[in-house]
Amino acid sequence: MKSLSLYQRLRQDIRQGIWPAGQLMNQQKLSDHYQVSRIPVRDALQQLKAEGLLVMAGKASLKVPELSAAEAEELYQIRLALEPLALERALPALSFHQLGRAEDLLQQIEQQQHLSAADRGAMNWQFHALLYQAGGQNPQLMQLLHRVHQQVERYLGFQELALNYADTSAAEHWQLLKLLREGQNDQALALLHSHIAQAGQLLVQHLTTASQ
Amino acid sequence: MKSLSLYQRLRQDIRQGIWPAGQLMNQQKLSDHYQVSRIPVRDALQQLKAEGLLVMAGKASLKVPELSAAEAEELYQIRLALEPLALERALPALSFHQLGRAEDLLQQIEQQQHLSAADRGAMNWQFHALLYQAGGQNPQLMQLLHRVHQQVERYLGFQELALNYADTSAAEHWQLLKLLREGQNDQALALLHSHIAQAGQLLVQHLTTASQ
DNA sequence: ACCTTGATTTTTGTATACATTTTTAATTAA
DNA sequence: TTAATTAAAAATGTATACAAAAATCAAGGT
Repeated sequence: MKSLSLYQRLRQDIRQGIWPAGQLMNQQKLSDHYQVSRIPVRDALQQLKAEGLLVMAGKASLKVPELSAAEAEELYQIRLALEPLALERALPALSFHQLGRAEDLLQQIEQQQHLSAADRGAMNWQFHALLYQAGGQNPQLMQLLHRVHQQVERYLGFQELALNYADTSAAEHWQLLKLLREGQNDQALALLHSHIAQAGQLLVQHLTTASQ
Repeated sequence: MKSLSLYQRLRQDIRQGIWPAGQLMNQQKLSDHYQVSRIPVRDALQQLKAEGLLVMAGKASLKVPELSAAEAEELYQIRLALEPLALERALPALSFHQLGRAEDLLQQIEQQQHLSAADRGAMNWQFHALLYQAGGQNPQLMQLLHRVHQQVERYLGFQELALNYADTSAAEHWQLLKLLREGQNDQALALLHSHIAQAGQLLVQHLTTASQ
């Protein structure tokens, strides 16, 4: 078990709600809490800010951003625009070897029953990323998508949402791999599109009803 | 004239080629060069790294990334996927007031004859951003696109490229505003698409021929 | 009651000093 | 000669101390 960087710990703690939405993240408090000096705290904060996991609050302070249905919708529109593009560009380099690895990962996800919703979201992204990064053709796309998924994961703290969706999502993942293996690329792209659209719809719907 | 932050100065200097592609950016050297301690240098470097304007070189050092036609092509594919989406989402909030501001900006760009290619690229992005951010509906998209354009600007150091393209690009910008003013939204989106595609094609072509 | 204004306090920004890691160079063995 | 190993160096990571800026709060005026 390797020791996590302060950045990783902070990210995890924000996801887990230890620092809830709206929370002001000042360096002194965090430096006390994590028992390090302010320098590594500054580094971690700035990185989180660059990734959008923290936002400016006032002129010089940072806070955990609030969740909003509008933002979730925007994030899924972005996924919808970028991920089919990423898959399309990765297709020529997609080997059976990599499809096999993706299958292993899916199986592994299914076996771990006791995952939190956010953890499940993270593994979900691992699966998608495995496909998109085939051949290393998409470094820029991967970085953007990584950022988008970091943001999305914050919205996946709703356990009931994850439970409802887990089964159908897994089935679609297997189906996607099947199509890719058979070389049915157009159908695979279409499935990916509807897969993301459906997840986004479910999330936005949940956010709009739950918040009201 | 307000004093620039070290981050801004570094960014500018990278764009201008003072720190060329492949250059190792170590904190000590920069701290000497800019006459500040390593702390602000660290901050600036990390921010630049998060934006993709610096990349890891080895285990703990950073360098100015090399330019490649493949990356330019990828960046323009991303623009092509995101910018029409951004415009489409901004359309409902796009007022004549904002179109007027965009026109002012275009005129201003035309009047400044002595701009460097990179500066012209930056103002180009200002114009596009003005349209996309209408209503503040696209905060996430704007951040991603900002990052993409930061990257793209590094490729616009080729003066001859800019000169060839400047006129047709400006004409398309005016045409885009005209269509938007007239409410011809579909045509505006189509024009935006071909506008970006054309610029990308020109750039990639230039890179592939020039490098060989 | 509310909006300024100014002083106080808190917070962030930066420099310096030290610890740790990484990189480089040299040395030795195959 | 080349590869591996290890010692020297250089670079990065972190803590502490101080400077500058921002946020807070209280007093005074409208």
